[in-house]
Amino acid sequence: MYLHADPKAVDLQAKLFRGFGDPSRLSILMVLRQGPLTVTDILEKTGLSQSNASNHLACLRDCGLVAAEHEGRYVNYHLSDDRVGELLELGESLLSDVARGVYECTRYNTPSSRHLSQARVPRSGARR
Amino acid sequence: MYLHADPKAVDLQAKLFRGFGDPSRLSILMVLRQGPLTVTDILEKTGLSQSNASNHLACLRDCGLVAAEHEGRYVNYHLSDDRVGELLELGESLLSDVARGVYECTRYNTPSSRHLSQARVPRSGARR
DNA sequence: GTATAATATCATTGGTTGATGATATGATGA
DNA sequence: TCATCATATCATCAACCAATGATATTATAC
Repeated sequence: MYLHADPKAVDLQAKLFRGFGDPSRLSILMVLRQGPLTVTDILEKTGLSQSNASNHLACLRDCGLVAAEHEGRYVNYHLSDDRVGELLELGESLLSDVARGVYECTRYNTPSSRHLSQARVPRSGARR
Repeated sequence: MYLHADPKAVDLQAKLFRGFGDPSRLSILMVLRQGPLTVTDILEKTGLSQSNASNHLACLRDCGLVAAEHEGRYVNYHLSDDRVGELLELGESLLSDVARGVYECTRYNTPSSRHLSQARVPRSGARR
């Protein structure tokens, strides 16, 4: 028989994926694929508010997905590991084939697509 | 100058990653890496409740991360695409290097590790 | 038909979390 | 020094979502 996966490892890995699972954080990671950027650059490219971006950057930093280098009064952020970019690419590639399903999945939504939620059609005669 | 990333694509991709970002869903995906399993098998291997697993399976199905095949009164689930497994592997590989940071990141927690939350400690020393 | 196993659906709800706004810190230049 | 730019921190709160428990559906066996 198989072993259960180590619960702690699963929790940590889920947490890692959640780093990629928020539109704000993901847009930060995506713009950083091109190379290091200051916070101001990130704000411009993503359209996030300063405080919001800074909060998410702290999160990504703590999680080790990005790294920061201070330079005068600027802070340059970059992806901390090549595998972060690889994960983004794999995600894009996969999405290109499953996008419709993702769009239609209504169990959870990204914050900015919540208004797109659609009611699930109940199946024949299920009622209570 | 760079272009902003397409907002809709970012939302969808974040949503895709969130499929991996919950411990219950992730544990389902992980046990399915070994091969197809019935729901009952999944319940045994993951320890999830029937209703909880079924809800998450519906989600993963809708999102196109897993696929189902009916066989008598059983339903066999399997990963729908090799890239799902590749994403899991990449995540594992990345986690092995950033686990401590993920563990310490307190902006969000996985449901089952919430009691582990601890105060933020400022970090330094970025790598690349 | 009845009983039961396998799976799916759905409403409820408690805990979570992202965005905001205000404020704080740090760095540069005048 | 003061002013301003660049970034970080933090409390608040509305919105969300995962787990539960109950029920429904479908399939097989008797």
